[in-house]
Amino acid sequence: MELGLSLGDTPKPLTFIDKTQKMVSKDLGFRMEFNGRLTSQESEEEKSGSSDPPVQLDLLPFSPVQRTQPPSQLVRFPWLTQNLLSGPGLRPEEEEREEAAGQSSPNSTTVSSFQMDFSAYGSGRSKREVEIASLNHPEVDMDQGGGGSCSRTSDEEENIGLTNRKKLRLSKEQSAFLEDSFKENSTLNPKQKLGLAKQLNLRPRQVEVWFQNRRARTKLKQTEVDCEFLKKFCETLTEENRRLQKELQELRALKTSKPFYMQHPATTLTMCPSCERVASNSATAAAATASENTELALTKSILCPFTTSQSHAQQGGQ
DNA sequence: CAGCGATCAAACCTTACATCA
DNA sequence: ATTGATGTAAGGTTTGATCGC
Repeated sequence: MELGLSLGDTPKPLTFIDKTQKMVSKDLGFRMEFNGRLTSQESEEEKSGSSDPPVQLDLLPFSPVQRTQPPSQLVRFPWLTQNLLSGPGLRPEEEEREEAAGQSSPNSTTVSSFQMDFSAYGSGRSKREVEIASLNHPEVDMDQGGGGSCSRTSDEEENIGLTNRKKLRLSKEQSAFLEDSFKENSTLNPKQKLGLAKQLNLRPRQVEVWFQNRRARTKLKQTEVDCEFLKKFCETLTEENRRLQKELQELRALKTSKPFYMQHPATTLTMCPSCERVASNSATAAAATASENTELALTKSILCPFTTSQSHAQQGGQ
């Protein structure tokens, strides 16, 4: 299945799958992961033999069309509408809490069709996924309730029931939207957080946690990539070191096979015979070594640079 | 108070194997 | 006996959530 996302602009085909092939190492982590999810979902679809057309998702919030025309897919999931509109719902105190926090309850009749769309869109979604999504908001706002699941009373446990304690899994659409947001900005300011939460029909805390986890896991992946790179680099250096050691050994072996005087650089032999000044001219030394004829350089005595200069002549005259 | 790292645990995926028509 | 479909248990992976710093 292919999923398209648009934020109100002209719908365009998904491109991030192609992008994954061009990704740079910085992006390696999450793109790979995301791609993996997609492929696994595709394979799942192959198994089920689904031939659903690509879904182009319009994420423009609260568009008039969506508001006035509930998607037909909702009708196909009676359990979803039931869950959303009259399902388990929040317990009264939770509703109050959420309302006090300035958030409209997703189960209230004021819930936008856009929000419902998010719960149901995506033809590749299984009934189970939809059911899970429908359980999303009825879940207690544990962090805001203070204390988390550990501090829940046994009465509360009973009230919530086993099904409501099921772990939330974000829908593909929600994940994709969060991914896009993350690509733009890996951190959120409170305003962005609230906006995203509203758009995705999630609690701000959920968005916050998602971004936290996303950052942590991206970092982890990046560390793995870096580690792999350093490992390769280390191997290269080791190999280079081995090669140089070998070369050095060969040179040493070559050295010991030659007479003693050949072991010394030619620079020590370039003394001007007339003035007895040592010419530390590297060119002459290089010439001597390069010619590989140190002996010749010795006997003939490479021409001292001073011999050609006037000053040398003067010095010699003195 | 937000962010981070470590961790837990539910959901999900993969694989191997058994059973049956 | 062989084969394809189906079910299932086990182990591994992903990911939402929590806790302490």
